[in-house]
Amino acid sequence: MSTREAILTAAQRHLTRHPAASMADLAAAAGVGRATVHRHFAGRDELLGELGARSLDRWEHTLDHAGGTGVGPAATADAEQLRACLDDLMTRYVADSDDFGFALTDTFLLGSAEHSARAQALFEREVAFYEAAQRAGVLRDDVPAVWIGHAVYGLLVAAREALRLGDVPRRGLDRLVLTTVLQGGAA
Amino acid sequence: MSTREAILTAAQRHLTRHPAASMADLAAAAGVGRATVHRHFAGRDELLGELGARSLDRWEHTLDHAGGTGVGPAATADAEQLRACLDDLMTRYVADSDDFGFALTDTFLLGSAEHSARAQALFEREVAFYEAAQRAGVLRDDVPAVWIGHAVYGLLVAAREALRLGDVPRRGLDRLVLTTVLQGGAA
DNA sequence: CTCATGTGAGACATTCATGTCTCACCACAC
DNA sequence: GTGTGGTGAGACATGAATGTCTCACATGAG
Repeated sequence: MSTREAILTAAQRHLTRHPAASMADLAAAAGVGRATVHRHFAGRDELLGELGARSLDRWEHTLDHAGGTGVGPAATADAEQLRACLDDLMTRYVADSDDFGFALTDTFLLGSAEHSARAQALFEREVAFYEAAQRAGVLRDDVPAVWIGHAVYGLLVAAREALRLGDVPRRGLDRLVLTTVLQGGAA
Repeated sequence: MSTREAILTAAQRHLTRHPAASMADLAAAAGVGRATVHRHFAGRDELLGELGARSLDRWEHTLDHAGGTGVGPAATADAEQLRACLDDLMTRYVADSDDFGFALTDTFLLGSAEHSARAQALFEREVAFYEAAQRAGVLRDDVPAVWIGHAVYGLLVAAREALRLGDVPRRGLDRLVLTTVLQGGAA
């Protein structure tokens, strides 16, 4: 693995547990000198920006491939297929949050205009899918689809935190999130 | 209102939208000089610590009074009462997150040993309540109670974000969170 | 061997938030 | 009027993170 990749990978992992890590911290986490980090990334913004872009790439890829056909406003109206797609989507999201969990709440990324614009476009695409699922009777339609989008986001944050604190096992976490998204917590 | 209270109130509100705000930002948000802030709070840590303590006070107060009797491990086994208590708890949490939403994800507070210890104690108390609700058949018992605790936390983060972005109206948000916690998003 | 490349270590300057201090001002009580 | 307390504005110092630069070293290709 190239040094650049090693830095990105280590930073990704380290930022999940230490969101306020300095460049020196990230360099140490990657096992390289601080100057080496600056050779590959002009500054902290560029490093974070690269990680943010990758997290968005992953998100987009997930939306493109979830359920085989991908996710979008022109989704099928077949309830069973939508259900399966939703299932796959959550499984992929949990896996993604394992790698890019820090991006869910990172202050710098949330404040970056470029990142926010892309994130909002992907979010709207996801919400359009939830709307399709509502029309097909897969998701309840007495709440705004955009709220379902936010709720899924919140549950991914919850999953990341539960994992970080060791409160739940990694194995099976995707089923936990999926059933919570669908059925909630009532008996 | 005293200047000190004005600073705290303004900082609370400002931090929800700008988590990385500097002392100068917070002073400007309160409409006072930067020196005045330092007259009342020795440093940023003290200001944030005070806000964090207040958010924990609010949380504790909510646990003490939710459902009239409060929330704890020795809760009643009466299902209907537990349901009502859960309802009240969520309503209060949503109201609280309106004021102390920033505390849910603030990096400084999460890293503060004192704050974390108190937060964990309150969280455990809350989880004990969820366990009681599971035993009474109010909450599903095929998932760990601690996961329900994290899920509630995540949905409060979601509510804060949805509100911040103007995606849902403030009015009725507590019902939205409650029904999502209980029933999830399935039709 | 020789050279090019990438790296580690460290010195150095810069920037920014922070914290401290002084001084003038204003409102208010006396 | 006079004094007092709280404030605003700004100067100043400090520390941490950042960004730049140089030099020595290791590795691998030629």
